[in-house]
Amino acid sequence: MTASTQQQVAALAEVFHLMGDPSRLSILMVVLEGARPVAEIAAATGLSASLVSHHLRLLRAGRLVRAERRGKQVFYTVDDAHIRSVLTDMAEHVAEPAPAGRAPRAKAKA
Amino acid sequence: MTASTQQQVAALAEVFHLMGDPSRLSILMVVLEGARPVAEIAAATGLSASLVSHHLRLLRAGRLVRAERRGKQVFYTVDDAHIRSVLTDMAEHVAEPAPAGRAPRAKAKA
DNA sequence: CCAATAATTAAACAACTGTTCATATGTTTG
DNA sequence: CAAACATATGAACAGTTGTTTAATTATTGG
Repeated sequence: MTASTQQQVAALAEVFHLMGDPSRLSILMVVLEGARPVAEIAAATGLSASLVSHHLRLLRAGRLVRAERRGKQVFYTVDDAHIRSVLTDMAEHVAEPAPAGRAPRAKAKA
Repeated sequence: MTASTQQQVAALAEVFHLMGDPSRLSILMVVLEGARPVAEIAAATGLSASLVSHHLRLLRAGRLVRAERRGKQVFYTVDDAHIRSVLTDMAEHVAEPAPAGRAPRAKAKA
């Protein structure tokens, strides 16, 4: 594996890592439907405004969301179209029932 | 947000979390090209066989890869077609250069 | 300018995760 | 069966992460 490949893998992993937290993923789902102020995201997800802000900072740093100030509020939107297709794609994956033949030996932690 | 939505989000997050680690992602990339024994995965990624095995257990539990024994070796493959499309989709996202106007204020930790 | 609202930031902590090293399990061949 | 190979597992540790609580920084309206 080349060095540039490793860099690409690292960058990819970073994005997935950002999506791999339930709180952050919830935030993304809300923001996916359109620009939303922090307070509304907090309400919709049931998370504290502080926590939402913390996560939004990470999502912003990873360029998954974009911020835009309008008066007192700051509206957030998904930054990229790929995110949307990835999310719907993976939703399908998760929705699929496990084919009967397979025995889930170990279970990933909840 | 309904309870079943939260469950779906949790399941989705679990999958992304699995892909969100560089070692695991490297393993997935290798296995994406076809069935590979653990030793070969280890060689291709530069990780120890033990570490690869540990990660494969998690990936197996999350149903991202499937194991098949052939003699002494155990071959691993990607379990689902969605994984492939998600990976290529996200690769595009990462490959895209940052549009000039945007100033990357904070940087996500490497 | 002061109060009120909205969002961000800082510090601190418990819980979790990736990794290593050592040991065990399974499988083939002599 | 023993030896060799391939993979899996267990224990332990350092580092990271998500969350909370409290304090701080914008921004608007009186």
